[in-house]
Amino acid sequence: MNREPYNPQAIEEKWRDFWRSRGFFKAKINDTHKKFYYLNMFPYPSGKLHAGHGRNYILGDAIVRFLLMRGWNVLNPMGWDAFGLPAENAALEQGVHPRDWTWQNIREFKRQFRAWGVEYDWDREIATCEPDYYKWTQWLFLKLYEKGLAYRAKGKVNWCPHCEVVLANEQVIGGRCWRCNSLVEKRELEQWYFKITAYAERLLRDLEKLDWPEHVKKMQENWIGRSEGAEVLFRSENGQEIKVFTTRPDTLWGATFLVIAPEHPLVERLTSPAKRQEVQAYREITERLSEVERTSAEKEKTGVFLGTYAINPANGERIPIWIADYVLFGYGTGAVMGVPAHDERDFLFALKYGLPVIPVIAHPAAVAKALIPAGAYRKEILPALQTQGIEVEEKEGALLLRFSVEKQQTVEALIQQHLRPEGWAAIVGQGWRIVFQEEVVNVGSQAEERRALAMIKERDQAQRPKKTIAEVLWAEAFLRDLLFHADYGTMINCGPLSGTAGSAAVARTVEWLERQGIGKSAVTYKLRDWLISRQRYWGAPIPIIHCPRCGIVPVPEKDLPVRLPEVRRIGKLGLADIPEFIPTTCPRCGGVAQRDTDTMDTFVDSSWYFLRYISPKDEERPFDSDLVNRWLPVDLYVGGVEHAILHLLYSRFITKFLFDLGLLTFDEPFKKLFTQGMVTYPAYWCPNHHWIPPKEVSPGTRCPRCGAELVVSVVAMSKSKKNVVSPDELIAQYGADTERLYTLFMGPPEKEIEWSEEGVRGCWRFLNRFWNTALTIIARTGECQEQPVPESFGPKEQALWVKLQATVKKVTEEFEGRLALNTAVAALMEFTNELSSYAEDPAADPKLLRWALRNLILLLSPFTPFICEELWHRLGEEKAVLETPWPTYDPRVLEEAEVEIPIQINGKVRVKLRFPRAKAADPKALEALVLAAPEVKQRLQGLRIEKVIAVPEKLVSIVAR
RNA sequence: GCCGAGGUGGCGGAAUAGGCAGACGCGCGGGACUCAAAAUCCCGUGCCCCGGAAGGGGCGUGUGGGUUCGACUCCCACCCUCGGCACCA
Repeated sequence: MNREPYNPQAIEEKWRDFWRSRGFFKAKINDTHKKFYYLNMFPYPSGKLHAGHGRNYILGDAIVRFLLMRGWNVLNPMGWDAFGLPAENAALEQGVHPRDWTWQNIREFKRQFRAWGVEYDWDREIATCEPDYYKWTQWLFLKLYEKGLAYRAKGKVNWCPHCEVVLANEQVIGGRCWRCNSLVEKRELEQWYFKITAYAERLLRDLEKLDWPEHVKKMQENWIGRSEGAEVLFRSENGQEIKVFTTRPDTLWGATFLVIAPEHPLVERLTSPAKRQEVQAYREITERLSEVERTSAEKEKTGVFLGTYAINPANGERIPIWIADYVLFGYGTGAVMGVPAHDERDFLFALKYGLPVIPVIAHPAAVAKALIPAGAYRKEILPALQTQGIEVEEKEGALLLRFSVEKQQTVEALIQQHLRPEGWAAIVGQGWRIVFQEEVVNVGSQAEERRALAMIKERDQAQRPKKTIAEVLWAEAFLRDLLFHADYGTMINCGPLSGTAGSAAVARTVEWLERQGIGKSAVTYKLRDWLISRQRYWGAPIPIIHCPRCGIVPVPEKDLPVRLPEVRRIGKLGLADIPEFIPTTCPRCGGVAQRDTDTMDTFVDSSWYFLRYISPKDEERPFDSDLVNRWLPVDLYVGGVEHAILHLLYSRFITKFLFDLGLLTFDEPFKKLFTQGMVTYPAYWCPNHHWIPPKEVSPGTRCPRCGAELVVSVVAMSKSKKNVVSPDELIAQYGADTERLYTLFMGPPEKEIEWSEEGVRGCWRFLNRFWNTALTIIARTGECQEQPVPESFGPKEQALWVKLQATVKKVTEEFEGRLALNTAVAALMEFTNELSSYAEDPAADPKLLRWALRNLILLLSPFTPFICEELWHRLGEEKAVLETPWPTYDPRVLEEAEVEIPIQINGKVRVKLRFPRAKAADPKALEALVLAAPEVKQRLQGLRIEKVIAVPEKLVSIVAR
């Protein structure tokens, strides 16, 4: 038969405007009876879309088409996160206005969406760079300011030298700029912040009620970083109060020094005159270090003694005060107590600077060790230890002992008994004990530590240079693993609290601190306030006026928006480079004043856009609260994981703030979140010509220009690495449906996956088969309009009928559940294959053929809408696909279908039998049927049946010997 | 280092309230069509062994143990990969 070939270019174009002109994607905004707010993260319009971007939009479009056919009133808007650096950089480099550059890209994006068949409710389009939008971003700022949640502060901020702009903490990834990967520096600047920390607890707690991927919630949880502990008040000898945060108040008795951050304001008052110069020098060095250099864990700890002392409030001991760069000013109170016996960093610091180590938590391991230096003991000790069953190792004359803690007293007594007068020995176990012939010194306080050290030095020349007992013990590698630990355990050397069990240690210490009035329980977060000032042009101007008389004055709401000045040329300093923008009059006193020249972080723009879609053109207010409260929270939000912290945390914060203002009745913006994975593709790097497009490389892996061997890496598609696959080319070659189908079929949508040319061809072949099968069926069943009659089915018809029900079930469930659409596509391919072979039978039932095809077209239409719409109309349907209800299935057909039951004999599948489902559902009946089956009887010949396990509808397992 | 996800054919991946491992697709092999190739269509395809064939047997989900009639799935220990955080007191 000479059939019309599948020609996507011819059919696709005709449907592109059909859906739009019919208004299928327009939400009925006032009818929220059966509403569904589906939202894709809006893009930053830069350049062109590539096949990797399709992962997000094609998935969304398929879901929305499904929902529409299911009868939902879907709100599915799209807009533009249109402020940002690339536009401004393009402006600086090419002299184009950022707005023109941005809108040029937006037009391109919209053209590509249309080509893909990805449709939105374009009446609701928004762009954050337009005054009618950023007016309300500024309004949001004013509201935050009014509530004391927007404030200006001087401080060390992250500065990207390449972008010449400050960055929020969330925008520094591993010490580098999130956009350009430059090393971030620290600068002291006065900047605007949003007080997101005021919402830390709620942002953490409410994660629980979100239907989000667990790993995203975990990331936010870690980012917020809640720590429970206590604040303890130390007092310096010159009367300064030093507040310290610790998660381990139970180790307070072991605090032998204090360390405060070099930038801590108390440093001035705590430095002794003699140390002033050294301290100043150290502070300057620290200041110059980048965040990465300073916080690299490998970096050796450094610090400087301030020359003054504080008192440990638990035991009254004098402890030195240090500054060190491992203590961060921005976390906790910027000061820590040094407990070297139970904190690794403190231990290394103490060892380096000769600060005493006092163990105050018993070692959780039930072993103890002892060191008896060479010449310190009489040799009768050896048999004595052996009778006690103590493990002894002799090393260069010294004895190294290992024993369980219960034997500690026995061992101690034995050692003491056999020690020479000038000898000494050390036992480390539950605590540290130094043994001499005349006494045993427990290292439980600084005084004891000093005394023990002095006594050792008196006896042992070699130990004279040592500064602490810890140093003496550390010298013997055998003892090291017991010298420091950070576990919970019984408190020792802790005065009134000694003996407290590890499980109660923290609570009891906090209680004790509160009773003594020197501390209280406290919670700290890693989350810092959100720095939102940007020294740029292409952003929403901060609506603030600086008046020499009135100080900081907010721009009155009626004067919003503060418009971006229209200028020809944009300078490197952003708004600060535009002299005519700055002067204004003070709204309070009417005098001469100056505008704030910072713009807001673009993440402020995107922290509320999902609200604006509801009433995008409202000139009176940012959003229509009444409608917003009916439509939100967003039912399903889809976007990339890269926003797991940044955008998603900021949006949650702003939503909670607007909730507190009484403008919203919900306090979480996104009920369900789905994060799609990136699409990767090989990228080729030439040492001479940088990134080479894959197309120019093949065959081989050499540079087409210089022949150099290329470095290949499979990485996310990106324009900068030139490894993008162009949708325009794919559509020209295979059509949009093929690209859509492959995008949804290539793997689970949440996983990162490599784009495959061969995979695309597979989908192209499938659509050809589908097309041919459909045309065959349409030709054969032209006149027939009746529904199939199951009563008339033969076995082949029945099998196809059952398969159809199963396919409808599978596809529907994937859309409504886990969104593993790759498996839905697989099911549709299976069904197409079966339908296609059934259609070859000249005796095939035309009613069934037609019905099966009709359903297949509907099921496939969210994936490949063009070919389906075309075939749908060729089938003679009057309405559009999107006006037709989604197919349903009859569960009874599936229930009544025959099932195949595998029969295991001694763990191996030996026979497979088919039974009606009703029979297989009853374990007793199933067992009887199986044992009666001749194939099974034959297998069991000569064997004695020991056990039969019949699992209804699944399998039968027979154990026989 | 800590937290999280994950290791299944030549490849992308199916199958987890414990029940036929490898759906679907790619690739590969064979065949048809063609002067030929491409495209398309049909058949086969986890690995190994016995057999001329029909057929039969063994091994297989990162490694080693365990629970069970039965383990990709549960438990213990370990190895590797990816992602996030990382001197956070």
